[in-house]
Amino acid sequence: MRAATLTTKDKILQAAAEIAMEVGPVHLSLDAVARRAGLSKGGLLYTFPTKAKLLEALVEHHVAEFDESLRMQEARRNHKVNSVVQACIEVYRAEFVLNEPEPSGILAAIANDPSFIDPIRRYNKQLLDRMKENSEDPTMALIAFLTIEGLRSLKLLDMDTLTHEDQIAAIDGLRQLFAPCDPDKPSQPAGG
Amino acid sequence: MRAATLTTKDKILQAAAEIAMEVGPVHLSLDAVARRAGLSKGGLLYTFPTKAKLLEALVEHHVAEFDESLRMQEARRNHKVNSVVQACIEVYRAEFVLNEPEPSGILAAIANDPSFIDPIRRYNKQLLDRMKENSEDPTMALIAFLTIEGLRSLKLLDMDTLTHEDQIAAIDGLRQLFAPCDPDKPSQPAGG
DNA sequence: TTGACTTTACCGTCCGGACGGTACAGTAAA
DNA sequence: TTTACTGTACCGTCCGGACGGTAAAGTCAA
Repeated sequence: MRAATLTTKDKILQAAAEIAMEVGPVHLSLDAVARRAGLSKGGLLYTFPTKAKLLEALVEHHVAEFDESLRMQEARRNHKVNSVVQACIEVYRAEFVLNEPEPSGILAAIANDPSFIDPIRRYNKQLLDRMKENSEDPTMALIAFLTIEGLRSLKLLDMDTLTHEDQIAAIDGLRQLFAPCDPDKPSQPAGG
Repeated sequence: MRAATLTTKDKILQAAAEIAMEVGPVHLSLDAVARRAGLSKGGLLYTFPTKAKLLEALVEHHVAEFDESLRMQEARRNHKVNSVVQACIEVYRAEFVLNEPEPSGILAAIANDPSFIDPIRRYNKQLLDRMKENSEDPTMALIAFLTIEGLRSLKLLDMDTLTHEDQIAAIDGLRQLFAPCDPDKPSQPAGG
């Protein structure tokens, strides 16, 4: 039970994601994961008894991390108008700045079994509902959601379509569209 | 040399994409593709000598189809401002209405070898450049590109996050943002 | 129009290797 | 003594791909 350093589980998850990104999810083998994570195959199978459990953990881990970040961002905004959209933008921005190489583990999971995406499906549906409810313009909330989804998919697929500057511009553009006090949209007082 | 009916190649490509979506790209086997396409494995390997060639064709086919649709839409717009963005929106809208199950073949390709995405990478980079050049507001072009990319990624991953109505709303929202004569944006005459 | 040959478009079988998973004996720290 | 592994050996299955064969369609000289 390591506390401060990286858990064995985390090391395995990270290794799996890295390998998937490098050689493609199809060629993600338990042998390779064990090797990169610095343990034996026996040790890997001790931690994750099947490959499916590993992939499941990969997805769960991803959703849990996002949700945690989102809740932290939302907590600062007390359910004000557009706060969910704004929080999403900031979470993406943060994970973009940190530039974690994790998400492609999800591709590996989906590639093995499309139903592994179900938790993300459910999560995103709820998130979108909350974004729409909390927004002054549901259609713009949709566009914001899709823009972020676009950014994340480019990362997921390791696409360098947008330069670093483009990405910053896109995020800043979104931020302005959903800024707390927007002079173009006098539908709400938007105090604070 | 079949003329009117579906080519053997097309049948194979379609079969491969379908299987990939159903069982996951990892479990996309040549046997299964051959079976679904209605020929033997030998016949399949006659048409595509290796699995890699099949996957490559899957990606190429996808890019080519998109490019053809895009050029047709662009041709109607004579390089007017925002015409590239508008054309993109219409192409997405058309393929959304038709609802082709094809794109997940791309996932299969990437899952086998991430470098198979390179043609798409290159294509999208050029496309984005053209969108920015042709747009009055490069940042809004970025957001449009990403929104469409978001829609496509949801389809790629077979996510039903957006309802049919949501998707229509999103497309119509985009359309309005980049409409030929937009009263909120008096930067160009935008005749026609 | 017929026979000889070529090309196209497959079929069916087989093989080597990779991979997921099992089994089990050992070990070092807590 | 339990926890958390290491390391090795192995099994069964699946899969990509090579290969030999073949039936039908097309080509072309006589």
